[in-house]
Amino acid sequence: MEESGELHSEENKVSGEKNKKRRLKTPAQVTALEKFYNEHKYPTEEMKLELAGELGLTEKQVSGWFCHRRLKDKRLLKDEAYANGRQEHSSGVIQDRGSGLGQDSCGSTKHGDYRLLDPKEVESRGLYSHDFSAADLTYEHRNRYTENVSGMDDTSSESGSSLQYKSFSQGQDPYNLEPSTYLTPNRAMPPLNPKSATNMGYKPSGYLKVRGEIDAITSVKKQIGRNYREDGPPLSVEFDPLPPGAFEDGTEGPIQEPYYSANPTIPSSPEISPVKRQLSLSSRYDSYNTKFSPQDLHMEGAELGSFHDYDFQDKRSHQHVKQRPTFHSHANPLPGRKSSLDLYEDSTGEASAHNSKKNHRMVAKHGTEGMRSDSASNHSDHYEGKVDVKQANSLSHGYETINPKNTQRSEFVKSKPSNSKRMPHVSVDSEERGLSIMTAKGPKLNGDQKGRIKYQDLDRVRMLPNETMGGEQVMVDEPLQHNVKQAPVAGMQPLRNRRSALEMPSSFSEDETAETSSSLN
DNA sequence: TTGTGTTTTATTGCCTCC
DNA sequence: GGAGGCAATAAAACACAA
Repeated sequence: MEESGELHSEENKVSGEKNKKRRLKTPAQVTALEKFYNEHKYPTEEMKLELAGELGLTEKQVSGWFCHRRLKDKRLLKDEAYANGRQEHSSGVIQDRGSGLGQDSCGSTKHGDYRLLDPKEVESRGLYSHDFSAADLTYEHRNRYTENVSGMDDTSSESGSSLQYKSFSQGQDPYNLEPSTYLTPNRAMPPLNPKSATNMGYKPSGYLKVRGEIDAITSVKKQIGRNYREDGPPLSVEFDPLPPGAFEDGTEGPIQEPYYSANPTIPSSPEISPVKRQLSLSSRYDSYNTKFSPQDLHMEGAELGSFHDYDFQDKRSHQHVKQRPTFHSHANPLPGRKSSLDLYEDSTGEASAHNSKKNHRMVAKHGTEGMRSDSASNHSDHYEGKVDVKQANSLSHGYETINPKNTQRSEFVKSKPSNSKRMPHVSVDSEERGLSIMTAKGPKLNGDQKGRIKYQDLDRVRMLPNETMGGEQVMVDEPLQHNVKQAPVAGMQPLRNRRSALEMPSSFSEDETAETSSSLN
């Protein structure tokens, strides 16, 4: 099925562009495009041409792909924002502050939601990750942080994206992540959007500002956990220091607070199904990745370079909208031309580790291999051994260029036993994640320093004891279990897969679920 | 195997900016 | 007016359930 599609693509690529029939891009092409897209959402014509040449596509195709990709992002953001909006509207104070944001004066009328900003502006200023709502943060994690920091590029944007999305949704909830990032040693909330405040010298205004406030409020709310009371004093943006015992709940930390499970990024209603869509998408390319044809593998090695070295984002973040990055400083947009396997490693590795229905299916295809958790070679498991050499090369490369920090993390990941009942899978995930980080970040270490600063912040966050890979899984599961005990959701099994968790009854939001639990307590 | 739903790709038209 | 981008639309490819 996929093979035929890929062959079809290959054939068409060879035979030229005359064929009007739409043809799917090969996983390698998609991956490369995604990679590039993560770096540059608005590539210049030169970039497009170069990329097109590298991928054997036309500049028109590349342009169109980027266009559609942006639309897709936008759509996803919209969905997520909508889902998040539901969350916000479901809880008192947040609702008060959140309501009416949509009518915020900033932004054009032509676009909705995040279109309030010029996306190019947003991109260039790096606002995505710092000033957007949780949904946006999630989005950012999926698209930039995910692939640039953790190196988990996706096979497709969605595959990695969705997977990342899932990871963050439940395991590393951006809400949980960000506050942790910002927590001072005293566990008091540092100034809002510290990174954005210091990073680009940018201060959000209007809609973004309020959204950032909501983020902060929600973060505090989350940290307060059950101590948070809707009937309490409203949380202000200029947070007062938290009471000394705010985080000293004798029994549970904030992470395990019911509120945690109220992940605003998780669509609370089945009809809001970006996740589902992404699941589908991801699995789509999971399948691709598990069934690479020799042609594809050859192609990716021969034609595709890793974009890891592709160092534009720094310039991008500095450049004004109209000052788009060019290739001038990079003769080759695909420098290094290292084995592009890392693209697939990243994507596949990440893609292999989740519980989506389709992933289950994929695992089944690979028998027990997909369940192995014993070595870094798990990457190759998903290629059914087709890419051993390249795999090894890529891995070795990753280790050669690895940042000690990453090494440390990787070791930690490998050594830390998973607490999850999905342990086999999780472990694979963790390892692959670490490796993906290595392979993806290693080459970038030579350049692109500035861009990594903010990522390193996130990296550090992920290095926190409570939020490292293993802990992440704990975080994933425990809140669920917690909810099982408390939430009036009958029949909800403790360790439903993520999808199931997402499909919890939507008659009330998870936020409400959490708060109901809290109030019951 | 088939029908249905989702995702991706391609095309076209409109808008904005220079 | 041209270029670039966005949105709408159609159609193909694909996934999945019956």
